[in-house]
Amino acid sequence: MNAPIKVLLFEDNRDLREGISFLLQATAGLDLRAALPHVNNIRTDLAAHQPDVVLMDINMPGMTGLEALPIVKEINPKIQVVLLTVFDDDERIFQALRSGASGYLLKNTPPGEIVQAVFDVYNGGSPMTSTVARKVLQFFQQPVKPIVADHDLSARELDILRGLMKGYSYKLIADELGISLDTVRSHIRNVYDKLQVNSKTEAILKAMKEGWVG
Amino acid sequence: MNAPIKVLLFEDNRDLREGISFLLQATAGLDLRAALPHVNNIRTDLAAHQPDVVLMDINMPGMTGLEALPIVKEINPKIQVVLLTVFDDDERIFQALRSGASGYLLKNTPPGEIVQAVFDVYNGGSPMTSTVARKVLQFFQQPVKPIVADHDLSARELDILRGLMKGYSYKLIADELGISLDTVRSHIRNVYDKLQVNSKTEAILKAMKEGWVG
DNA sequence: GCTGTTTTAACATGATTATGCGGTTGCCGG
DNA sequence: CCGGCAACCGCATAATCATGTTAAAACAGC
Repeated sequence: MNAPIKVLLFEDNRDLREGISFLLQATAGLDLRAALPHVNNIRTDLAAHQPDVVLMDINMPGMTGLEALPIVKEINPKIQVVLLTVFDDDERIFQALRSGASGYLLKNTPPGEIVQAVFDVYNGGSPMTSTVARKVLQFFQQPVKPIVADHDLSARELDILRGLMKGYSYKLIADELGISLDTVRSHIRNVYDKLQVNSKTEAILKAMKEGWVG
Repeated sequence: MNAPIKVLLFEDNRDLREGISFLLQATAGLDLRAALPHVNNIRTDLAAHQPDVVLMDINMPGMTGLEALPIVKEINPKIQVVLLTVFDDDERIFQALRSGASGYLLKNTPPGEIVQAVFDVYNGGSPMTSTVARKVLQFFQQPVKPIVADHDLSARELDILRGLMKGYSYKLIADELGISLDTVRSHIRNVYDKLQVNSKTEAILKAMKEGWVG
């Protein structure tokens, strides 16, 4: 066995903190350096304990785990961070992953798996709750996402919208589609009605956000 | 308990197939409809068994699991597919995920977790080996690349650009920033010069593509 | 202090866009 | 056969945008 993995735990809930601490301490190969209730002194904590792995709650008094994450990765990108949270909303997850989290566990994860997660991240894995993983995957499988629901846009209207999204002027679109400028106007009008917008830009932004008119 | 989850297993290795089959059959809530050594008749297999979840090896004689995957998702996108494999190269993983796989397990996964994975995917999760998850995450963390280089845009110009990207009119931007309409025009002009564009839309599209002016 | 950049601003003109109010063709389903 | 809808077109007006020219105040660096 190599040197034990140095772990730092941040969790404001006392029971949970002590519970996890107990498990980590009891596990061979792990060296729990500290279990702290907040992350406000993250820089000194890191300097003092030189952890390999940081287990971190997201919601804590003072600085949140999400705020601390970039700091950790900035100080030493090699530190593997696993976030613990009760929230699984897309926003948080992606922010966390973009900021460099290596794992993302929901708090209903069995304690044993939390311990396992420490070994996983240390060994180059990325433990995550399977529902979190699904959200991540859906990012890849984009084609499935769109709300085709309220599109209502006709084929031609989509042509026009695609034109807008390429940054074309009405005139260019008219040329490209071989129709008159006024016809383009006509279609645009209908597109705006259907998308409930009233400018090129809004239409484009809306099309990009929801519909995605590929 | 609801109706059992209908499972279809494709695995050419006889020992492995029978081992997993045994486990699946022994698990309450699962209904293993068939365990087949190849995927060459995938269409009729699906039609015959109407599975909820498909467990599929990648390397099989004849058609591979990767080839079968799009067929499965085309026939019924609701079928959840978990791939089993010994390979964890990026290429395969991403192709699989893009094609709609919901889970990706390496074959060294403990049998119990394979069973668990079936429940996971059925319930909207995406079980994956943590090393696979890591590769997926790295895809997100890549975006460190963008060329912040040639911005050249001043702080104020970025403010204006951000306004455009929210779909605001000049007037709105002027209001929001508490400056005059003409000043906005002024800034916009400079932004266009620097970005080498000559319309709102182009500026927005360009800003989104390269710079990303968050 | 001088030079350069940023930020502010005004005035002006032509181009493009947003909207309103018309139309004419087809094609599809009742 | 008819009503509805997609796709086509035109004319008109107001709003917004793109661009040119010019310039003052604030600030940064040498």
